[in-house]
Amino acid sequence: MTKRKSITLTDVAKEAGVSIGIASRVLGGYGSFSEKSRASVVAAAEKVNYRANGVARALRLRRTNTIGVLISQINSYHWTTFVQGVEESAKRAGYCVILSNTGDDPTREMEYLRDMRERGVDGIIASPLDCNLRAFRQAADSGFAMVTVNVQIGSEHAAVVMTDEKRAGADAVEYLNALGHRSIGLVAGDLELESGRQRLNSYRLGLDEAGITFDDDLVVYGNYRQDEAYQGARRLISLRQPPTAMLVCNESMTGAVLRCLRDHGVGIPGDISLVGFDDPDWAGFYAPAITTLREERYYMGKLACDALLSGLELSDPPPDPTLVTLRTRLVVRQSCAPPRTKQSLTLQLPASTLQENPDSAFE
Amino acid sequence: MTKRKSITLTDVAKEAGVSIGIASRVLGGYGSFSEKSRASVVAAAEKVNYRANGVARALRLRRTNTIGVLISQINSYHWTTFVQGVEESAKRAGYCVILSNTGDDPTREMEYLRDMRERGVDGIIASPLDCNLRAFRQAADSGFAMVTVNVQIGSEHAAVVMTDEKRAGADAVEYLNALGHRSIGLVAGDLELESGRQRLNSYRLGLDEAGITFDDDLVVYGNYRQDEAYQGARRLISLRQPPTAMLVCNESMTGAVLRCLRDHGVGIPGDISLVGFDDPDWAGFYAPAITTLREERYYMGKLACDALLSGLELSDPPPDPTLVTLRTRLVVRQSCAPPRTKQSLTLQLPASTLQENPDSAFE
DNA sequence: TAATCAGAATATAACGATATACGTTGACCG
DNA sequence: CGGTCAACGTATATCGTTATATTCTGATTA
Repeated sequence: MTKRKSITLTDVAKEAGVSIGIASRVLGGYGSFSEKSRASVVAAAEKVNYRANGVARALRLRRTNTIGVLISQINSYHWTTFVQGVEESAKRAGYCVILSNTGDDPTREMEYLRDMRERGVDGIIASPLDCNLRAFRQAADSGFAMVTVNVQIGSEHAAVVMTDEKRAGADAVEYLNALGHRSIGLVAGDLELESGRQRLNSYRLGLDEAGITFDDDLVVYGNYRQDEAYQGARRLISLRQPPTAMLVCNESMTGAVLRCLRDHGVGIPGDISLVGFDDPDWAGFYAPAITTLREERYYMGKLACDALLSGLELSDPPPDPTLVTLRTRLVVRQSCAPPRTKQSLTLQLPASTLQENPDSAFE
Repeated sequence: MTKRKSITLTDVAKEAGVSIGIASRVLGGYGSFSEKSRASVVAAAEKVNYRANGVARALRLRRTNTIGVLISQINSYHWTTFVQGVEESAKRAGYCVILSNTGDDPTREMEYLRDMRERGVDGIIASPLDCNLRAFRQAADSGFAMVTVNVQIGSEHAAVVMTDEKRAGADAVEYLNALGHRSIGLVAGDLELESGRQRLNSYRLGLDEAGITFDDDLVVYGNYRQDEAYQGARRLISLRQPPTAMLVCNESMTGAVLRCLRDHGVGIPGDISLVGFDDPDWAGFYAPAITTLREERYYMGKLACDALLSGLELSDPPPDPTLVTLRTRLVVRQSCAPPRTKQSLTLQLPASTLQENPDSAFE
């Protein structure tokens, strides 16, 4: 532990032969001072190798220039890309990012919320669990700056950044239906989480629009876990009438499903077509490349951070509750084809669909 | 910006009818106080909804309970897993993690180093670029707690956590050689970075041990970039005598190489065998599953954090410079086979090799 | 009863930077 | 030459905690 006496403004002022106030002004670049004192302060600071103490400054200014990010798993493509966006934006504005991952544990989430507040972060970006909504809402209402991601906590003080997943699954179903699929399986996520529910709902919406009746047997619940997704996929392919296409509700479950299909010799897209949520790097170079529903996570991170910071810089709370919604895009690659036994219908692809290969082939 | 007057210890003390000092002692659980005042302070704190001000505490204690992590790309499996390990360990000890990614930009790296110090983090975990070694060394020598990852800065005050990459590539070459490969290509990383050089050297070491003469034509320089790796792989497979196996020096380049092979109809392991560095999730479910050199990144993160914290908690610097070395393990999957044209030799696999499939099939 | 002593409570000095209120100084003008 | 005003400096309160030095209890003992 460093017990070494640190170099303070007082030292600089002494060295420069001016008062501490002047030194502060010069180094902080505010107020008025003569060229003479500017020069001597700068020289003195250089000479004694002065380094400002951010903690003292933070105490005085009641502002730490730090934002907290509470996410569930830093170790998922989904979130790392998001954090990268946040970090980029924060750094540009002179803010630092404190990271916490909760692992979807409500207790830890609450601990971290408290910890962040005690540490005096200027605001947080979070995606709170259902059971903690009230606490987050209270915090936001009590003036703690907050931006939520894919969750609405019902506070008019917190901005919200969302991917519009009301249509995401529907887009996928629409596409698969256009290819001729009428039996479309779903590997659902965790219904305890907002995103899990939305993705399921958007799948049902797509079925409705396509005039396909919902079949409970075609839905398995992977809970965003690889092991359960693997089992679920196995159940689907062992049905007497297996679906001709599958929709998988997140990236890591998609991995598990691919493993399952490979292990059981099920060809893609020959035997079954597959669409995954999220769009990790590997989706593009998998053989065959996987068609996915891409969320602009990096961009979401930037937006979330910008929303938070704009709220901080303004002296008044933002005029009205900000709500940014980003659409999910279907990125068409090679993992879908018309079902084996049926004749392919005339293709009528949805307008929002991205047809070209979005992955540069580096040539 | 919150201008609201915050609730301080003074308020608690007033409410409890005791002095501020007693309130501090009770809440901090140190010193001596009567049961009576304990009760009233606790009640008062509850009543006024007191929340300690971490900034003020940090100023007083000269300790922020925060560590900084400087990495190059948060958006890579490699590092996210590492950070997760750090975060887990830090949180357990009551520390927070401030994250910065430098994108391998020397200027940003220096800025972040300065910023971290000003913010008063108790220590940092970093993997500095060559050109900034001196600055980091100075910082460490001047008493700024530091743990470096895969880089030795030559300061006796900084602990070091390294993966032993002196043998990593050699293990892969040994394995491929045992399968009968004598022409092994390398997609090298960025030689400006320590890891890039080490990985190249370990490849050469492997060749030496196997009695294979180094052939410059079989080495392409991907610089850890996907586009260059793609081009490099294409160059390798267009050689008049293409290598029968390839070693790729990191995860993201492996993705690019796979894409290249797929685009050009080169089969794995039929046409070419492939070993990748790093062991991302998708390596396990790719078809075929990819044989990789796995580094225990999560564990490294934990170790780095523990080393840092142990240095902080002790009042004296650690007795001797800590150096933790972790071996890389070859995880054998399905991406390698004997070369097409030659007879397979009797297999003599290296001892350190992991033979069983380490990826649970979830069944 | 005065002296002693421990335990409990208080008052206050840090920690280091910022900003406000107040003095100086000197230039300029009537 | 006295007065005004701007430009510049200084001294100091403040942010909220912790820790030290000090005072104040009351109870026990010589």
